[in-house]
Amino acid sequence: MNDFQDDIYGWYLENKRDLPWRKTSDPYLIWISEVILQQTRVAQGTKYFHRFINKFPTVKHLASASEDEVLKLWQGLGYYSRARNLHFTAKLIVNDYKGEFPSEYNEILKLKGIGPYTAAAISSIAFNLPHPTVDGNIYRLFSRYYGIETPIDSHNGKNEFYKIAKEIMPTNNPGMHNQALMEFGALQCVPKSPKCTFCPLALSCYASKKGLVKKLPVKTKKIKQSVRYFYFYYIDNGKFTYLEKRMKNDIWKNLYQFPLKETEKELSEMEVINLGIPFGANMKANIKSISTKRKHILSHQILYARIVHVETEALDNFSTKYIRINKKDISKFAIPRLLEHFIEVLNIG
DNA sequence: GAGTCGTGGGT
DNA sequence: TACCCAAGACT
Repeated sequence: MNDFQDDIYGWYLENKRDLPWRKTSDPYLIWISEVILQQTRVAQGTKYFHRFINKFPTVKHLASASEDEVLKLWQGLGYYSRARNLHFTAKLIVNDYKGEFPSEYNEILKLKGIGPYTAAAISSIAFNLPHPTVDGNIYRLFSRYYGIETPIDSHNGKNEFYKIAKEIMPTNNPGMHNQALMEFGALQCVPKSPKCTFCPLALSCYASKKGLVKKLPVKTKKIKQSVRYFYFYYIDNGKFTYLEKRMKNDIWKNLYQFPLKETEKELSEMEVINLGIPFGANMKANIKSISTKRKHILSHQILYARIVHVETEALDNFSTKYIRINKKDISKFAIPRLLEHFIEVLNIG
């Protein structure tokens, strides 16, 4: 054991957060927590963890649920494929693994929604196996401490960092080791303005010694965002309204939304009025209001959305892809965050 | 294997 | 404001 580990372990014992998934070694609960935390901050994920394990305390509970229920619980957390894969894998574990979570890294890695990071996390934390978790925190920590300029989002970078992580992985208490490194990155060696003046590693850290902290880690790829224009229709039919399920391989897959008209270009208010109700339904409708434009930013898209409030008689020949629901039941459906906002503005339900 | 998948907080 | 990025995985 060397100074690097000793310093971080010491720091960890002093500074680690009291997080709910650190009170258990149940692989099911560790699994849930790790998936929730994929690309998600602890501050955002913690309440979802509590909600989730309260409703689905075991893998059998999760497997017995419907996907709609799981997505509803996941509503607002984003990256909804995580919820769909979690549900899929829960059913697989119940049906093919007798309800018992696999206890070997390579078996865990086969499961849908579990990649190298999550398989290592579950292996080390729940099963005490020496597999290193190489997450964003550890890329940042290693790149600075060892002075590695290889881009962390390159093929070579991934291999290089994983190799180091394996080399410094102890045989005893690998779960604590992994969590200590990640916690250190999350709280101490943070992306911007890391706390180098109070860092136990400052004297041995390459970046700190060379003044390269701000330059590391190196990341090359920059994402490009596309722009989309969404016009949702709140079809106000007395006690009822309509929703549709997003079935395509697109954002928000399998979530629900108000009937949507997407356009290539932004529409003026007059153009929206002239559209009427663009769903081919033979109906008399009265546009009550058109909301202001709402900007909604996703990782790869910028959405500009409005919601059009229309009053109408019952829709007889409306496409069956639209679901007629009681307004007060709208909260039972999993919907994107953007629509939560519109529902609040229009005071629906 | 580059693109894609959400949302929220920080600077 | 605009950008970064967060306990990544899938296609």
